[in-house]
Amino acid sequence: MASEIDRSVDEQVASLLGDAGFRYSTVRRRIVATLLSTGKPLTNYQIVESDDSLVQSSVYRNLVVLEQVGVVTRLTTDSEFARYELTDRIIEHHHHLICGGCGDIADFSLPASVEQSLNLSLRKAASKFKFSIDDHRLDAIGICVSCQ
Amino acid sequence: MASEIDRSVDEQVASLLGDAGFRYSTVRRRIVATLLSTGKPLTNYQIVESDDSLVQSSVYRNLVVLEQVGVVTRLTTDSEFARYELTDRIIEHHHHLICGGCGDIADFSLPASVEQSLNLSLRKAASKFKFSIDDHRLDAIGICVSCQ
DNA sequence: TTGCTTGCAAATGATTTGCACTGCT
DNA sequence: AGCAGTGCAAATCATTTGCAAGCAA
Repeated sequence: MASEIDRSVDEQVASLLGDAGFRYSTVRRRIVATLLSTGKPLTNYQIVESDDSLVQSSVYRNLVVLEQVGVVTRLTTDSEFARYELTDRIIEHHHHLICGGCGDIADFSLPASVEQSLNLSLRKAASKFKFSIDDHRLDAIGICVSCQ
Repeated sequence: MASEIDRSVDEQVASLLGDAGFRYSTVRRRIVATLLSTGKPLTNYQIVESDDSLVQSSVYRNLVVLEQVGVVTRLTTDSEFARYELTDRIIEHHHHLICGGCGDIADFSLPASVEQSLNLSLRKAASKFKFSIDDHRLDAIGICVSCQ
């Protein structure tokens, strides 16, 4: 059930922060809680909006820390605002449907087989450039229901 | 040979601009030429740097126009600068190897079969969200040779 | 001579940072 | 106590924009 998942997320975040010498402060807890409950990438503004106790600059500063220690990932879309989501250490690997109209993002996953052949092809392509791959990102760009 | 390719690119750009009521000015020609000859996504700064006659604000302004008419695509990476490349109407569909160190980008292509199963999966995933897909982007994030 | 373009300088706005204060540990 | 964290206000800096001059149809 949800509370169990949350607890394990909390523990992971706490240890990722702790190992790097950071505290799991109240503000950080609230940011993680917001990202977790919303379940999709949020802009700084959206995070602040969703929780009265939060302040712009503190959220910006904490997102940087949370990214450093591997709790969140910064996404840059064509929208003017950066968005943040929990890393795939915390939630499962997935991809994005990005709305070109409003910038909204929905998550989705690929069949394991497709994901595999993708990884294989990426590794192959990268080796030509002597490029070492850490990660990949795949986004579909289109128009969401509300914008159609 | 190269000059033939260039000529057809020029014609395409000219008609894309012309159809939208824009001129294929000298500055625009130079920007397209730079993107074409470099063969990888460039930042505004890199474009200006590569051609003394170009001015920052004009390049910014023209890249917006060129994007509007479908000649270039704006890429947002985690680097602090946006990058631009010719659209796949002008050059062939491809993907990116993005260096997390220096932000440099190399192009690569996937086998047609992989690209196909990818498209199929994307369409399937999108239909669940009633999301209409225009395009997709796939990037591999890693470290390039020079940064290793 | 109309109106798209351009260069220069000034404005914009998301994000970052300085600083004094709070609150863990 | 000592130092990470925070809120507020001011600073940054990539990008945008106003404006007067340039250039093509």
